[in-house]
Amino acid sequence: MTVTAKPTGKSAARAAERPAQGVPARETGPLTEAIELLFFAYRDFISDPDELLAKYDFGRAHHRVIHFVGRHPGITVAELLNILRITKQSLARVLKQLIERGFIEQQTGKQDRRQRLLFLTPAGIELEQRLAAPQQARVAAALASAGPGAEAAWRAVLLALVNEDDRPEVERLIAAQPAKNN
Amino acid sequence: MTVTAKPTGKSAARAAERPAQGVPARETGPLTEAIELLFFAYRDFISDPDELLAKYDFGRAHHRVIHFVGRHPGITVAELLNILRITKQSLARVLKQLIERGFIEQQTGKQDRRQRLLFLTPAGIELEQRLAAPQQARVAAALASAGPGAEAAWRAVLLALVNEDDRPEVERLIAAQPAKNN
DNA sequence: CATTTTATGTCAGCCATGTTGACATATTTT
DNA sequence: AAAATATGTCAACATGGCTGACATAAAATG
Repeated sequence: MTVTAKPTGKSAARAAERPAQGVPARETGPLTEAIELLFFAYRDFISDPDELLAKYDFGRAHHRVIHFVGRHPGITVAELLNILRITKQSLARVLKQLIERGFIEQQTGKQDRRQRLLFLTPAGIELEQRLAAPQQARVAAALASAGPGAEAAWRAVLLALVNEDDRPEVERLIAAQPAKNN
Repeated sequence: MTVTAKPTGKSAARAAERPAQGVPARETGPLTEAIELLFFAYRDFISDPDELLAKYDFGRAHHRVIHFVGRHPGITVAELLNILRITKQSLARVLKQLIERGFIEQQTGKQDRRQRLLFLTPAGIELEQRLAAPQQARVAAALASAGPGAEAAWRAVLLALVNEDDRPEVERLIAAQPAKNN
């Protein structure tokens, strides 16, 4: 299965505080368990920044934009769309808000003046770091608890989960490089 | 960052077929890379069933319900809410459609007649398997390519990513057990 | 230099799936 | 008999996807 949107609050109408117990799982093999673990891990992993985002009246879409602009200063709109795999209308909505509220700024490209290169402002950098901190802590703790070698295996599996066609690009995207100047 | 909703189609308004290239990544440490890998892996992982779901006019929410009802035949509504962490109103919407269209059926609980135990119909079972197949294949291939021991590390890290409070319950949920009879 | 293509922005509207609050019913528990 | 529980449902709203259409500026091309 799949993960979707954003629980805004602590949910009064939510299931009454751990009914728990319950129905045994049908035997469907270890792959199913590995898949469900991914669901549960992701569910909790993405819950970290939500509280902070809510204070800014931002959502997860804003988080993703802040993250990738922070990671790739000077990224173009087209590149960001390619990473996020959403339409430009969807991106435009959150990007506009982030610009209006001073977390992201645009610069006209020097070589290609049609491009609007995106950068975090100082406020944007601060927010990015505040959003990233709990997720980094969570991943660091998980990798540490899983012992040495876990990180390499983790990365290998995750990369192999990516569509084969996209793997070279993903590797390029996540690889850190010395800053360039626009 | 975080993953959210569902691209319905192949998106004409989407980024023009791999603009690629682009801005180098800022150096932010290996944790950031591990986090981004999770984003990209999840992005592609959840894309598998979407095409099939679209043929039924279903979305990811339906997928999640079908999956967990299939995995826990006779699960109660309250238990399902606790797994999904959504409100009962949100669940009610998709559940109603799945019942109307004959993929899920309800049975009044025998011990507690207030409960509506949920089961997949034969059509539901078939759909569940068709949805699961590509994801299982993807995970199987990824684990295989990452070599022996990768699965253990993978599971350890994922479980450690789950909120500590929820870990016992997640372990219980994913553990297969022989069927019980209602 | 005229034309076409590209990068971006934007308007208008739709849909899926979250949310809240309130309330109704049947059933079990106390 | 009363209270608590499991479920269902109504009404309204927000977020963030989507489509289609169109506008502008700049670059690339013939």
